Amino acid sequence: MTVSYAEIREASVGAFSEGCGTRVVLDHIMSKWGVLVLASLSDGTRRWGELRRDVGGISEKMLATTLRTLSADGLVHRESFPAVPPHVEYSLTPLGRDLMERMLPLVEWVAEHADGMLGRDPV
Amino acid sequence: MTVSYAEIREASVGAFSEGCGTRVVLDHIMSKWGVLVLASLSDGTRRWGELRRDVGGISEKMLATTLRTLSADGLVHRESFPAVPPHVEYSLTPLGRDLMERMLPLVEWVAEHADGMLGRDPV
DNA sequence: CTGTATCCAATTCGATACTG
DNA sequence: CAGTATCGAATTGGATACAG
Repeated sequence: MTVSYAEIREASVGAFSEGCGTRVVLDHIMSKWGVLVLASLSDGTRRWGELRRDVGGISEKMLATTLRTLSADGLVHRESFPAVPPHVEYSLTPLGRDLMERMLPLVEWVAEHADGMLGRDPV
Repeated sequence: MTVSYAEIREASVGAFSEGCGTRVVLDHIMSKWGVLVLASLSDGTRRWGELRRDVGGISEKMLATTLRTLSADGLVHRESFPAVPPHVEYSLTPLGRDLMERMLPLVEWVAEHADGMLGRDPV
């Protein structure tokens, strides 16, 4: 393991305490829908309707909430083109791309191992 | 970016659909408490009470639930030593250590960037 | 097309009390 | 020490309707 959890905690003093910034951001990006929206955007710019289809099962409410949160965190960029009908594009910011570089390997690992790990007895 | 989301989806057909194994496991390990429990265990074996203190703010109920889930997924190993008073140790399985190798870089990145990202306006 | 507003159901979660 | 059981509060989440 390259970096230990203890070293991470030491490096950023005060992190991981209740309600700290690190925990808040972790909750945003590791949330049920946050991961999937970020993953979808990591493939490129998406419109609202495309995201809605691409992230199967998400409701309009949760898509709106998730996009607002990730936007406020500076991970997602929203660009609206004045036109009728409206045209809005979502994409990752540089910060968001930096994040996904760390997150995609994890998602890949889960996709590879998930089916073997469910429903079996504790080791 | 080493691997694209599209490539991951292609490699594991059927993943990321509603209720699929990948999504279920993602929910377990990316959950509010799952991440913190796994991170704590990545530093080494912990007893129940140690986890309770180390993961500040977790209730007994959520600690129990989280440990059972991660255990059933084969990520956490539970070993109880017959003694009075009881002595139980939790640790990562090889699978769990493999997972944390991918997750810790992400956690480290968040700890480093979190404080700069909160409460600011959308980009 | 791109959302917002509202209501209601389901789930999560925490506090407390209690057991082996 | 290491949990389980139970209850109620709080949050999340989905369906629907509607607005710009």
